[in-house]
Amino acid sequence: MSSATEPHGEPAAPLAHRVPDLGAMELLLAVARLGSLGRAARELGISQPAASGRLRALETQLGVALVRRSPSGSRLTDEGALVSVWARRVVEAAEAFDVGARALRGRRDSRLRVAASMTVAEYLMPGWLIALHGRRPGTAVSLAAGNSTAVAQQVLEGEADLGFVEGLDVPTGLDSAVIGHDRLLVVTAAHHPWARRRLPLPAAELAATPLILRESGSGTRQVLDAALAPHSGPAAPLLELSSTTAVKAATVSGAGPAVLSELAVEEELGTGRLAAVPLAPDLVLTRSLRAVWPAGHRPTGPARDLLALTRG
Amino acid sequence: MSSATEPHGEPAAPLAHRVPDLGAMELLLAVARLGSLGRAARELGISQPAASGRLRALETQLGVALVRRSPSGSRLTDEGALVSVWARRVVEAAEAFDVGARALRGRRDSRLRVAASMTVAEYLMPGWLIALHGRRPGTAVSLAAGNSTAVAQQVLEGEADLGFVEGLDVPTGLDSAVIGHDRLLVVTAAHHPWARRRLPLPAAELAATPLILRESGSGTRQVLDAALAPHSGPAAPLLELSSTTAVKAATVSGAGPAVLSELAVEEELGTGRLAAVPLAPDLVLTRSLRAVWPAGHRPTGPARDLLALTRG
DNA sequence: CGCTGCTCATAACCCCAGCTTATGTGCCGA
DNA sequence: TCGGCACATAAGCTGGGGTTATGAGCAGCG
Repeated sequence: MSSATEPHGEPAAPLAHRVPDLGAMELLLAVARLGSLGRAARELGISQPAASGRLRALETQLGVALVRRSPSGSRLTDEGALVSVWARRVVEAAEAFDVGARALRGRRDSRLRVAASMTVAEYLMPGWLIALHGRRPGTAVSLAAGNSTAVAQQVLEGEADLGFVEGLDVPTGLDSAVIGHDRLLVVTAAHHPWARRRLPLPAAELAATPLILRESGSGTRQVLDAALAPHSGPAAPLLELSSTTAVKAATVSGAGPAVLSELAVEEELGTGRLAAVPLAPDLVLTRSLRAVWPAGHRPTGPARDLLALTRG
Repeated sequence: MSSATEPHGEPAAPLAHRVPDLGAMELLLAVARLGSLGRAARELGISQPAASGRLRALETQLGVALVRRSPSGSRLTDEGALVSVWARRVVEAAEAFDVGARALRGRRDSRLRVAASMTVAEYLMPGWLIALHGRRPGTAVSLAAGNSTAVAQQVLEGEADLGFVEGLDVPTGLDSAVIGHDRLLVVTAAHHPWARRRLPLPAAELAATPLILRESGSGTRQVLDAALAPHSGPAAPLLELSSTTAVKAATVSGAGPAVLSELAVEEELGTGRLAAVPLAPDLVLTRSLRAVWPAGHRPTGPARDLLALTRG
């Protein structure tokens, strides 16, 4: 193992060639829901033969029969039910992508203009936007992402109706409501000695250990610096990278321990690519997530709806 | 609202036309990781101009600049970072789909043959298979899904090396290990009065309420019947449907309360399409998830690896 | 009983998205 | 100043996925 190369040698063939495309998955879900190829075709705006062929191609690609066809309709086989659940996951992720991308492109005349910090925009906004769409369909949302100070500025200057920031301080001139907390975790690759550690990690030990970190100025870094300052600050970083993704990649490849938001590493913890290290009680790495708006101007209309959602 | 039609009128245009395909997302992630269009192209096995064009098309489709190109490489813009996180979600779901589908097709000569109940296969297997692939790459896995008795039979007859079942009883002739618990939740649509209920729901009240249920014989139904038997069984079902998906759809559309595995409704709870009802302490709807193998033959080799994973 | 209406399948044709190779341009470092 | 790497442009091919037209099973109704 040289340095930050790939851990095991990723599957060589591009995923897109081995996996049916979104259209095929959507079709399968429509068939499952509507009980008929033809109806599914109509819903997707294609012809019945197209749907028939597509589905057949899907089955041969997977090597499994997915639907039982009959002159009175089509029902999923057991394997089909299984596959459709997996397909639903993909389609749901794609829906989140869509709603996010749409908001990103959204122009300034949108009914609701939101500014959010990177962490919030990356991990929480898509879910909120989908939920908002469910309750107030047709609300055009625009999303601008940036660091906390940029968010505060946009809200102050009236360029955004509602802002979301994470961090220790509330920007002046803004009212805010705490909508949640973001815990920072100490994570390592699965093989790292700390991954099996049962003894909670005390602040002093973390402060003395070189870590893989975001560059100073990032929200994560601020919280860490503040928490470790009483123990003579964090040690000189092992690596200082410019994006959360880069930090994750380096950590997964075994370069060393890192400190990351639990939101960012949820997936990796689930599949075991990263492990969270238990922390001692004197090591509190929590920051609050806040919605912010211009002081005195309580959110109304769509902004109020979104705010209500985020406090669920 | 007639019966079990769509709640709000799903977005009309097929998702596949509004969302870039998996190949484009993969490309974006590769560019982010490798810092160069050309390198990304090479990794994906396409030519550099293809990658260039593809990425440009992606940017125009989204209406946002994703990468800053320079003669010395390409870096993501802030919007690019955002989009790439969302894309990663989609790609990860697609990876789960791939590993699942591959196992489903897997032949009997696979190194590890697994039989699992529907719930386990649908919601847990993909994650386990990805984790297994991370630790023991190259392990060919085959997956058969069915109800608990079918799983038991396959394991007993030596057609599967390891089985996973949920339920109250351990099939005879098999040894087992509890690997987790599946909590059943009472869920309703967001508008249902119970959705805002703060007072925990007692067993007697649930027993007296008509519910949307799976047909009797399903694992979920068994647990519910057992839990409500002391309170003179569950009331006559409001609807009796043949798949978890159908139950979810009916519940979301407001037909009434349902009882579903927490695994099955995780997504819907997150986006607020369904709400979980708080349960009184006398209402314990939990079943254990068990790994099973032929009595006396402790799993070895790949089966042992997988078993170890599932107990994480 | 046969008509009508639903189901899905097959056949023949068409088009464009996305690939290829070949080539051009700009920046960097030796 | 020249090679190497970056990305862009141009011109041409191919096949996946679409279309319309048609046929074949099965179900219910007058």
